Amino acid sequence: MPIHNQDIAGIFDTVGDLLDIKGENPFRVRSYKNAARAIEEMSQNVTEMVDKHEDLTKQPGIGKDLSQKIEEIVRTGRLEYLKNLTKEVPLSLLDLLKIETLGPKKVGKLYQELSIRDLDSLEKAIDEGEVKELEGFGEKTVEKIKTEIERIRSSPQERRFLLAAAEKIVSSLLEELEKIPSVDRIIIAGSYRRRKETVGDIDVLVTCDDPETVMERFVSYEDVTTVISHGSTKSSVKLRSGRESDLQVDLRVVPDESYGAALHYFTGSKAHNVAVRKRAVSKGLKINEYGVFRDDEMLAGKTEEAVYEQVGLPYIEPELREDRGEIEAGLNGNLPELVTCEDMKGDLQTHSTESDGKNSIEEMARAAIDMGYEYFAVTDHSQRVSVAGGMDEKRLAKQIDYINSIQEKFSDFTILKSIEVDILEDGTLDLPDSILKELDIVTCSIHYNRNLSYEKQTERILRAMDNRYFNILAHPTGRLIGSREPYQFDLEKVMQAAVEKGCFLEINAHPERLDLNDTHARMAKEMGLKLTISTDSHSTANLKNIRYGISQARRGWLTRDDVLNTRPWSEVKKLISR
DNA sequence: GCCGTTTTCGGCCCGACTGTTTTCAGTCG
Repeated sequence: MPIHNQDIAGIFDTVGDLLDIKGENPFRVRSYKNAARAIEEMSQNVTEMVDKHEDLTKQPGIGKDLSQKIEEIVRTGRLEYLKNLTKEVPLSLLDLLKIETLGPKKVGKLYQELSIRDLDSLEKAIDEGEVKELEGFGEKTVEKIKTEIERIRSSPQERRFLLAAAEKIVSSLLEELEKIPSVDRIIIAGSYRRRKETVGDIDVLVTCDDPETVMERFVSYEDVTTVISHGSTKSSVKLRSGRESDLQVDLRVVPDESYGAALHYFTGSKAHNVAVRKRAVSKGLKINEYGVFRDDEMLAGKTEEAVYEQVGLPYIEPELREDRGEIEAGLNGNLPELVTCEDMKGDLQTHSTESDGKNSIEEMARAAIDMGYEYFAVTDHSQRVSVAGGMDEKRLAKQIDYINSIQEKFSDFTILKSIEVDILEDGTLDLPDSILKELDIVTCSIHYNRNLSYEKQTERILRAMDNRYFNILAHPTGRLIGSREPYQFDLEKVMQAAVEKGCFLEINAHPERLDLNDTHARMAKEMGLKLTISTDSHSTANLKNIRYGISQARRGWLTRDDVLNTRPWSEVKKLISR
C-alpha cells in the first residue's frame, strides 16, 4: 500500500505537537503544522511526486529539511526523527492536548514537574492534590480538567457535524437572535460559510450597537448547555444537538463599519487569513477583525471586497479560501468563475417508487421542473440490489416503455431513460448490453464486495469502464462521511481511464456522501475530466440537496464548463457518446 | 523550519477571554 498524503501530514502534525510540548521555537512548530496542512490538502499524490523525483521544495511551506523527511517517510513508511523525539516527549501526551484549557505549555509542565503522561496519571495526580500546587494551575483549572477527562472518556472521538446537520441545529438559535431589535446583520461565517463537508463549530457574526443585550440573550438561550465564555463582544456556548456531543457556537459582535473585515476574518480559513495578512504587512498595512489599517488610519472594513482591494486582490469566494493557491490565482487574474446552482440543467441520478424511491416518476419530474431543470434521469437500481427492489431486464424494459408513454405530457422537459446499474465483483455490469443500449444514459456504481484489495478493486472498475454503455461512475469512493471509509482503489488511475474512454465521474450531492469530495474534484479538473453533480434523490424533497454537491464542486474550483450537466441534454448526449 | 519587490539573517498574523495574579501568560479561534 502506498503512503497517502494524510499519513505524511499526520506524522508532521504529531512532530509539531511534540515539539510544542517540549517548548521548542514556536515558529519551528508552526512550520511542521503548516507543512502538514499543505500536504493534506494537496491534490497531487506526494508518493508519486517522490517517485518521479519532483522537487518538493517548490511546494509552499516545504523546504530542504522537510522534503528530505517526506522522502524518508515515503521510502520507509516512518520517520526516525519522530521516533527519537518520542523518547523525550511521549506520544501519549497528545491525549492530554485534547483537554480543553490544556495547551502545550501546561501539558509540558505536567509532564516535567509531575511526570504525568496520560489521562489516568493526570486524574491520579489531581486526586492527590498535586496539580493545584503547580504554578498557573488554580482551582477552576483543575475542576475544568476533571470534567474534561469525564467528557473524553464518555465520547473518545471528537465528532464533527455534517454541514446539513449543523444547519438544522443552529437555525432556531438564529431566529431567536434575529428577534432582538438592535441586531442589524447576522451571518454564519467560519467553515460553514466556506461550505466544508463537516463543521467542528459554528461562528456567528452580528453587527449591532448594543452588544450586551445580544450576548445576554445568546448565553441564556434555552438550548445552551454550557457557557464557555461570556465577554462583551465575544461569547461561546455549547448547544444541545440531540447527539452524544454538543455543538459549539461562537458569537461575535462588531460595529457595522467593521462588517466586511470581521466577516473576512471569521470566515477564514486561518491559513487564508494568514496569507492575506502577510500581504498586508508587506504593504505596511495591518489587518484585524475591525478593518485594514495604516498606522491608526482605517482604510477599509465595511465590505470584504474593500478589504481584498487594499491588498491588491479581487474578491475571493469563501469556498476557495483554503490557501490552496487562490491568492496567487487572484493576483494573476486566474480565479475561476465557480459553478452555481442556477447553472444546473438537470439531475442525472434519482430514484422512483420502481426501486427504493418514495415518489413516482411523474412526481419526480414535476419537482425537477420546479427546480428549473430541462431534464432528469430516472436511475432506479438494478437486480443485484435486491433489498432496494432492483430491476431485472424485463422490468427495465417496461419502465422504458412507461417513460416513453408519459413523455408527451411534458413539453420542453425530457425524462431520461436510465439506470444505476451495479458493477459486479468481476467488473461486468449487472444487466446485459442488449437492454443498456436502449437507455439514454447509464450510471454505474458499486454496492457490494467493498472489501476487495486495492489492485482488484481498481481492476474491477477499469474493466467495467471498458463497457461502451458505461457513462458515469456514481459515488466513486463509496464513503459515508463519519461512518464508512472509502473502498480502496486507485482513483487517479480510474480518472485517467475515464478521460481516455470518455466516461464521467459523479459528485454525489447527498449530504452524507459528497463523493467525490472537494479535493478529488480539483484533481479531476486538473486532469481535464468533467464531472456530473447529481443528488441521488430518493424523494422529491431530496432534489434540493444539489446545493451541497455544488458547494463541494466550488471548493474544488469547478466552473460551469467543468460540470457535464450544466449543459442542455442535446450537448450532454454528444459528449457521452462513445 | 521556512522564506525573500528592502532581506541568505532575522523575521515569522492578530486579538478576546479566562484564570491566576496584581500585569500577564496561556489558550483559543
